Amino acid sequence: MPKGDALGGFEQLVLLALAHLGDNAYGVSIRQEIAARTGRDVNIGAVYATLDRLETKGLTRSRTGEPTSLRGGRSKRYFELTAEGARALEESVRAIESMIRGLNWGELG
Amino acid sequence: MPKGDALGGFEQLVLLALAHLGDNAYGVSIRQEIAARTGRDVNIGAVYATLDRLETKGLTRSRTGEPTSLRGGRSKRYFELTAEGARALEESVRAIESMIRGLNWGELG
DNA sequence: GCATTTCCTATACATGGTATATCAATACGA
DNA sequence: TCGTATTGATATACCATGTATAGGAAATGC
Repeated sequence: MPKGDALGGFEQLVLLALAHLGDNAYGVSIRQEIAARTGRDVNIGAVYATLDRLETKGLTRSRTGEPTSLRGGRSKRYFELTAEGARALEESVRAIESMIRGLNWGELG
Repeated sequence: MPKGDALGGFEQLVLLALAHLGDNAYGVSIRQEIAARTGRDVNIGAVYATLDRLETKGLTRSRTGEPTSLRGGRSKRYFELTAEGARALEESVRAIESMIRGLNWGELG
């Protein structure tokens, strides 16, 4: 494991989606949230793989919900941030924001 | 190559550093810029490896400068964004900002 | 029951991120 | 003038992250 174990880009996106979704965060809704906000066509497998890794690191936890009475309403696996996950996310957002701050888009290309 | 070839997290940081440094972007200054803004202790090898990959993708270009008259003033390799790189950076910043927008830090952990 | 829908799991591979070690070119001082 | 310190770049290898593919599980509706 790296020293200052920083988050990868996609891990950050997933954690941000969790923060937005609150108690309604499961695989499919997470995927939708990211796609809707970034316009990026996210692969569902990538989401679950990342969620597993985040849980292994202790940044998220998950529980199995009740089945709903919708057609195909299989029981969902809900995800949420741990305290450590919230802290890691805040730090990571602060880092990227301080990189963006003061940028002059005019004189780039 | 992926469909919507998105930037990795560190690639994004390096491009942002380039944008800030303008015509004074070379390995060491890029490393310093990232470290100063994020507090993250960046490895110099990681910077060069990432710069190479960005250049391969056509997002940056580089030229070799003149040696300076400082002690150890070896000639530097200067990096800059291409037009495509600037565009990719803008898009990537827009994506992360729209993920951050409207976040309620109070109710996380 | 069998198709259909929603959601999750498994697995394999490609790419990105990081560390270590080493090399190159310059200036300085004994 | 020769070693040594200093600044900067390169090579390489390894592990973590990102992505795609394929398939399995649990519910509904006819």
